[in-house]
Order: sequence, then structure tokens, then C-alpha cells
Amino acid sequence: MDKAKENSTGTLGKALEVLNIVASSSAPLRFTDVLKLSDQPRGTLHRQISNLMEEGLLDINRDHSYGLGLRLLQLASKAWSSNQFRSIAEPHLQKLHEQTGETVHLGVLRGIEVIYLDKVESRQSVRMYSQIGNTAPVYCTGVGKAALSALPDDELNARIAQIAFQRFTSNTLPDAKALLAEIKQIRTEGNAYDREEHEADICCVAAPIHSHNRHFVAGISVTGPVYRITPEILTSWAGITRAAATAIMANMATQLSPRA
Amino acid sequence: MDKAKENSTGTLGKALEVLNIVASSSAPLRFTDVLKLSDQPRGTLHRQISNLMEEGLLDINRDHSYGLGLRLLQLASKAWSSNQFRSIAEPHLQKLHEQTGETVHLGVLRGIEVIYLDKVESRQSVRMYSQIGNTAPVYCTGVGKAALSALPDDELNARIAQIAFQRFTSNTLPDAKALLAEIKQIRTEGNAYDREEHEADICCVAAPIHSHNRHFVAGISVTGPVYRITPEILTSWAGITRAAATAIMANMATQLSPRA
DNA sequence: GCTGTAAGTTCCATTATACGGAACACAATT
DNA sequence: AATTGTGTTCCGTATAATGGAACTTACAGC
Repeated sequence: MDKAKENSTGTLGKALEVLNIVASSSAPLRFTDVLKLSDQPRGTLHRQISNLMEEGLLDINRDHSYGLGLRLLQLASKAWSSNQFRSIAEPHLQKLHEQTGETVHLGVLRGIEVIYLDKVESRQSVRMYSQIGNTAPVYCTGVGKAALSALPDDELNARIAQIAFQRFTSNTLPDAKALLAEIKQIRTEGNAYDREEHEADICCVAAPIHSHNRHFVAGISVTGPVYRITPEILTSWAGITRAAATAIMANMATQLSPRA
Repeated sequence: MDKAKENSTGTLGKALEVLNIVASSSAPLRFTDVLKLSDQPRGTLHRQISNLMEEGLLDINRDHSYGLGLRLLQLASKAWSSNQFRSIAEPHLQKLHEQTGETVHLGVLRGIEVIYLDKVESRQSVRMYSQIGNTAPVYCTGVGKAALSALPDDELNARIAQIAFQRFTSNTLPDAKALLAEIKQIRTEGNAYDREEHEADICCVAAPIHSHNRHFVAGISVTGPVYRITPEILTSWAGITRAAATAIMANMATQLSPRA
């Protein structure tokens, strides 16, 4: 009764399942590889893949391995540029970056993952696609923990129950108990921290953002390398990070509420 | 018999149709707006939208308008970073940028549109998502015309027949005849140009890229403002742009051909 | 070369799934 | 309170997805 939840939205869900299989794999997959990873009969899978290719969501390489299609880029480009929340937050990210000189991230919570929606950094030498659209586990990122802290308790517990904790560094929170304790602290302090919990040498301060009813939760963070950002500096940014988050929420209220 | 082509891949196609409607519209659409734009009954559309939302491909805003979902960013992020062609081309784009000091674009042809896959520019102040994943008409961009020129004649004619020519500037090619004439020239010269045909004050040199069998065609371009790039400078870059394209094709042959 | 095995593709009767009309809620507007 | 417009649910029907099996390639070993 626990794991019987077949969360596939009919045909569409099946199709996305295939996309996910291709997306998740690091090594290129050929037809039979996908077949083994999916639990579908050959004929069925073949048709699904055909459809996905015809729609441009999947591409086939010369070596018969599959890759995600360019149509996704096209759609994502529009998804990003027309995203209301992102455009509201943008100037505040910019300001926060000017105040700190470090990289600023905007991420939203989806399930038990954080999707990075935007990023501002001084030297934009790193490719943006390598960050924007990227996902990271909730429990070991500042943005993730900040977002979690804004959830109502029942939602919070439901989400945490789904997490499979995994150690990335020696500082990674090991289990639900540790995470819950930290959430509690975040709620009283107003800020979340990531102290080398996901990547070594990287730390950040974050603050939660949420909609009226808390169905939508997100977070904003200032990130940098530990050699440059001492714990004191990090905590000194707590206030302005919270302020930025608050400002964003204020703008959301005025710009989204009554009508378009 | 011409327009009777129902190009909807079953259920998936219908779902993407809805996504497209939302993506194409500049103004936010509410349920009824989408209903009017699609030719589906209310109940059906409602279920489709529900499914799309459940899968994270569509989001609903507070004002009941729809927007593309964040799941698309997640998928596109992976599509981009794992794209073989892009990663092969990347160092060559970089080099071409260093040689010219101007913005370098990589775009692939999909149908009668160009999808921009990558971009290198000195000051990356402009947001990358605003370009990467963006689409532009084939007939008024350097990359587009270059890519077209690499197609076999029958394919070329088929594609051109689908184009609805539209004037963006006074230099925009007005019709198929003008386009075909220029394709001919591109084939002999080896380079395509965009001389303020899409946007005023913007010009570029481009060169075609294609796979062995020309099923896959793309283009590379160097772009800049006319006040800085004189026609002489532009033509002086023709050679190195072609060279970059050639180098990319050579790498494709060695890195993609025999096996993974 | 030929044979055998695996990979990839097509076909078609069955059945599950998407369809869509109509009835039902819920706002706003008068 | 009545009315119009907008969004949601239901359920018998018809369509479209299913998946087993047969059919091609491609590629190995002999």
C-alpha cells in the first residue's frame, strides 16, 4: 500500500518516464538499454520513442544512442523568459549581488528537489545552462532548506519522508531528524545555511520565499568559496538576504494578486 | 489535400499542442483563452491541462493564467549539457570568438526554424536563456541560410515551401525566389551573410555545418553591430568562420562515427 | 562465406484509455 | 437575487495505446 502509488499520468506520464530515463543516465543509452530500464514491452517502447522523436523531444545519435531533443530547449527558453516569479525576483538578485559581490541563486522547490531558476555572478564565465534548470537535493542546499522551512508542517513531513538521504560531504545532514532540527532553527532565525554540505569548499546563506498560501515555496541564496567567505562574513549577509527575500514577496503580492 | 496533414502524434501531440499554445502567446492565457485557441472540447482540454500540470510541464499562476512549467528547465538543462554536437563545437566557438572579438552563435536547423544551441560573447551581461533555445526564422539569419544551403535540393525546396515570408527590416528577403538565389550564392562562396535582415544594425557572417548524409544541418556565425563591423571586416571573417565550421565537422566525423 | 544470436522494426486483434457531451459548482457582474 | 461567464466533474462511448508475435536487419562466431 505504500509503494503501490503508480504516479503515471496516463500516456503522457509514460512518455515522460522515457524522457526521464534518457535524461537521468550519464552514459548514452541505446534502444535495448532503455528497454531494460523501462518495464515496457518492446513494441510499446518503440512506438513511444518514435512519437517522442517525431515531436522533437528525443533525438537519436549516429551511434543509435538517444539524447534529449532540441524542442526542449525551445520550450524551456520560453518557460524561463516568461516566468513571472523570475522576472519579479531578478532586480533583487542583482541588488543582492552588488551588495555582496558573490554569486546569487534563485531556486524553487519542486517535490524534493530544488530547481535553479536564476543566477547572478560577476564573471559569467561558467555556462548558465550548467546551472539554470539544474536540480539539487533539498536537504543539502541553502535554498532547499530555506524553501522547506516555509512549508506547512504536514507538507514538510510528507516531503521529508520521501527523501533518500545521501552523503555528499562529511557535513551533509545524514537523516530526517537532523534536517528537521535544522528546519526548526531556520524558522526561528529566518536564514538557512549550507556549510560545505553539498560540495566541499562551498558555503551559502539563504532565505525562504513563499506565496500567500505556501503552496509555492522558493529560496534565494548568496554562495561562495569558504576560503573567501568566513563564517562571520556569511552570517553578516543573513540580514540582506532576508531583506531581498522579503522584498520579492512584497512584489509578488502587489504584482500578482488582484489581476493581470 | 495540402492542409489536411494532421501532424499530431496521438495523445502526446495533443498535449504538446497545448504547450505550444501557451508558449506562443505573448499575453498570459486563462483556461478559456486556451480553449478558444485549441479546437478541443472543454472537458478534454481540462484533463489535458491537468495532466500537463501534474507532470510539471505547465504551471498555473495566481491569476489563473498558465505558464510553462519548471520541469522543462530541468529537462532542457540536461538536453543542453549532454548534447554531443554542442560539446564538440564549443572549443571552436571559443576560438572563433577570440579571433574576432565578437559574438559567436551556434544554431541548428529544425523544420524551418533555427534553434540557437550556444553562444559565446565577451561580456555575458545578456542572459543566456534569452538566446540559447531561442528560435528564429531560417530565411533572415546567417545561421539559418547557411544551414539551408547544406540541405539536398529536394529537402531544401520542401522546407522553403513551408515558409511564410515576413518582413522584419527593409533588407529581409521577401520571397522564396530571393532566398533560393542567395542559397545558390552561399553554396558557391561557402558563406552566408545577414546584413540587417532580421534586426536593424545587426549583421553577421555564417558558415554551414552538416553531417555525412545531411540529415542534420547547422550553422555557426559571428555577429555584431554594423557601426563596428564594416562590410570589409565582415567579409574578412568569412575564411575563419568557414574554417571553424570545417573543423567542427572533422571532429564530428572522428568522435561520432564508428562507436561510442 | 554461412549460421546463430541479438538488436531493431512492423503488424494487428484486444482492451485500456482518452474523448467529449452534458450536468454541476463557483465566481463575478447586474 | 438573478445572470453570465468561467472552471470542474462525470460517465458511456469510441478511439488510440497496448503488447505479443512475426519480420528484418546487423553483427558475432565458426
